[in-house]
Amino acid sequence: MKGYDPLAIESKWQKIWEERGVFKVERDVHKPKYYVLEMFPYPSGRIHMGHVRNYTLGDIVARVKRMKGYNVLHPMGWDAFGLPAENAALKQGIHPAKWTYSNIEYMKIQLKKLGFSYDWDREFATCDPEYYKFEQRFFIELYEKGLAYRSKSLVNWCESCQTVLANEQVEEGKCWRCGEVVTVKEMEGWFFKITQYAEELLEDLKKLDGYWPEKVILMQRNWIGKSEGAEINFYVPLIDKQITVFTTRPDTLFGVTFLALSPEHPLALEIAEATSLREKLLEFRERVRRERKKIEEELVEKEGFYLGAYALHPLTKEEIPLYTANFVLMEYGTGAIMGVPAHDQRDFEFAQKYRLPIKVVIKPETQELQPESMESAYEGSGVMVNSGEFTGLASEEGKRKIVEKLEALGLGKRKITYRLRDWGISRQRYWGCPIPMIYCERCGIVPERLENLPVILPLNAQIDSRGRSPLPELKEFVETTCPRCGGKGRRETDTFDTFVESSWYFARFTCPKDPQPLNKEDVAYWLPVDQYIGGIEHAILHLLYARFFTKALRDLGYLHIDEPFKRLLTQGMVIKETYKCPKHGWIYPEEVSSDGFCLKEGCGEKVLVGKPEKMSKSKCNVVDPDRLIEKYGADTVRLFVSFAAPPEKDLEWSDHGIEGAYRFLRRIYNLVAENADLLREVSFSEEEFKELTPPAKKLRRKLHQMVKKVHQDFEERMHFNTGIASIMEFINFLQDSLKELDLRDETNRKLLKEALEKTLLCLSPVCPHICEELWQRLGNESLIAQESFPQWSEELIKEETITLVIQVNGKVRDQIEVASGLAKEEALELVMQLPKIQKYLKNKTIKNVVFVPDKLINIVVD
RNA sequence: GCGGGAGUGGCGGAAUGGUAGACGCUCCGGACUUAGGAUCCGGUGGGGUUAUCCCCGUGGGGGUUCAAGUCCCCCCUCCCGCACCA
Repeated sequence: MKGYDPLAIESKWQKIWEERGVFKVERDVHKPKYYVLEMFPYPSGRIHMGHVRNYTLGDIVARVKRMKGYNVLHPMGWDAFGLPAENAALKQGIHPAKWTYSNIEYMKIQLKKLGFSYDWDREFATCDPEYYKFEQRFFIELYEKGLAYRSKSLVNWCESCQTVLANEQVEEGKCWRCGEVVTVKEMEGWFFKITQYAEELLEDLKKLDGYWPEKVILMQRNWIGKSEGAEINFYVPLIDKQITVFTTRPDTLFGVTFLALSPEHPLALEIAEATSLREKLLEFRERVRRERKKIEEELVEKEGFYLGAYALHPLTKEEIPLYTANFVLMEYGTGAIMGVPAHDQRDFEFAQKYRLPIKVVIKPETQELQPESMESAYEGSGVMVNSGEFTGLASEEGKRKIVEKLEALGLGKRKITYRLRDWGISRQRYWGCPIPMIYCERCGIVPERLENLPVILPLNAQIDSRGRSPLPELKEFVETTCPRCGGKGRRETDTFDTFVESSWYFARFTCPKDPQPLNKEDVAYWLPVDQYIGGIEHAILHLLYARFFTKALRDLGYLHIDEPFKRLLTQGMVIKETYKCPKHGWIYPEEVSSDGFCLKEGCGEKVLVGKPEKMSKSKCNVVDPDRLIEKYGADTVRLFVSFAAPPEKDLEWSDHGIEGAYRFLRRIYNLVAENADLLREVSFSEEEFKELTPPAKKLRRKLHQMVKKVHQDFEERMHFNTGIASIMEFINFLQDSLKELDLRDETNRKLLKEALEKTLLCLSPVCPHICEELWQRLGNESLIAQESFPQWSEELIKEETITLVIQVNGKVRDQIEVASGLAKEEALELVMQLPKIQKYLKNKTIKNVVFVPDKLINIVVD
């Protein structure tokens, strides 16, 4: 008998699955559908452990749902545009397209080796014009609806990537991709009007409640950042114009002692010109821009200057000095604020610095505020004071009343403001989807005609050595005719942010070959995605964009759904401990001696063991999926990544752990292989299990308990680790029982066959190859991949006897085996006779007896 | 600063308010072996006694309850997200 040979088994079954088209799927209105999707990868070159984990989780879900009778859509493709391809081109002299496609080819082989049940017929790469032509079409349609527009604005610029970044793509002042410090620059570019959907994006988060991780919902809610307040107008006599401020605290209107405008505010410039402070303002503006994305350290100190003019308080008509200040953002609200030092900490700090008056208008319930002695602003609620006719009102009520008054006077109105900004999508990059717009001297900005799409990204471009996009230099691309007047036109040379491609790929997977962008019947049947699985790092970026795109495509008539992803699972990272040598920096585990010294170049320094961190090449703590598969096989790798931690938690890599997984599969393999000959011809039915010995009954009970537990954990809770644990537990039990089970007895053989088959069925979503092989060895001609999830019987699960725990005053004192279903009185009677218990009850009076049927009895004494 | 999450053996992790530590790893002991880093069997939270039992134990302190890892309040630590958003 040969031992477990994973590689032979795995390639054998992968081939059979492929030949028989087991995972191909078509729309079938007579079957319930299930769409499970994992975030598709960027083809960076090789699969990493994060992918393995992500796709294993998805594959388990897909296989379980298939076993439950669903028509399962489980596709895979490539998020193929992006900067790394250009960087590789620069470094290795390979064209981005060639680099990308050869990576795809290699990674596809890797995915296939892992035995994922994808319908590969649906595969596509987003850099294919057959994909992005529809994206261009969507863009033009959105443009025509006013949902895409071109505008000049301050943008985040990454010098190293030579491109602008959306707000969501700046993390702690640095580029999300390369970590370069982001600067602020004024540029023209294209935007999607995501803000038009701000309220809906916020409101619909409620629909995801309970289905998405709370954390993600919360992050999105914060990102959208709704705040309710008012816009209030202050008249500026000098220029005969109003300045509008946004505030969430209209109740503090009587506490205003200054107004502050963003240095970017157009009226700031206008006033400065009128007061001969133009130069000073421009200089200040420049400096603030430079300091805007502060680098690491704490906030830049508040700073500003008096603009030499005043505004009139809308209600008191007092003169309020006008300042410009670095902490007022042009992008939020109206770009101007009313300064209420007594009740806003920022205003307080600014007022202190420039010796502006502090006027208390809200009195807290418990204390008296004295402007001279205040050390910080009081930002809470309270009773209004010094506020004219509003004095004495509760601040909450005052908010309403003041806004009503301003509205009546035409000096203000209620206003809701969002932190979310429009999505800037222009990238000054080559390897992306061309933006299908044309600049005509006569007609201005004109979209390309739909029938001329796609605007194909020219592949004959020479990659610029300075890292700039070659597109603007490419005459045959740039020079074109205006689709409207036929005159000379210039093509837009910016390309889309690559997040645009991933904003609708899930929809295209339902009809990847359709001549229409989205086939009505296919999207109606398949969407939304029932289960989406990916990393938490996309909590905002990708998931927000995709939600927006879904709504926008709905409003264009392409989709019928409001939300793209019904359920979301965000899996944790794969982490591993790191090793650092004082001399050599990060080193590989192989470079550390068994007693912890650096072996590199005979170095001998003591190696520092770092805590587990996300796997990365630079920290030398990666493990290569290819090598693991080669050594243990895909099933072992899949088993380990789904067993070692629950999906949403970080998974700590363990060399010993994967050995354990391998050991378990070997045990199962040997167990079945040893008995296969004996069991091949055995058949069984429920009828034949009517009369069983107590140990046989117990075995079946454990089996059915296990099946139920696996079902709950795999299908409902998605806690694969505990489901697998219960399979292991059952196998342990089965092997123990086998010592006593005489297999010359036919019933026992039937029993064993049932146990093994059901176990294999349960394990098959996790380790499909070995289960397929052993299923066959047990004499089955069907594919386990096409079998149903095993049934269990609640009747069989019931225990005949249970362990009754006996407590005295809440402490466990004894336990006895009793028949299940025992009544309280009977139990008490039994328990009272136990010497151990009598010991504790001696000279005590029983005050209470708590009885939990089939669980415990607690005797309370004084 | 604001918001969120988490603290359970040597480790990863289990536990609808009902025997804390399932399952796996590590480690220890034993068996089989020329050998084992293979396989199998047994043990493995701490302390005390070992025939048996007993005490302590889920970051710390209170509380609710017959009963708390689980619910409530306060505190500590760590992780994550946002960060002048008016």
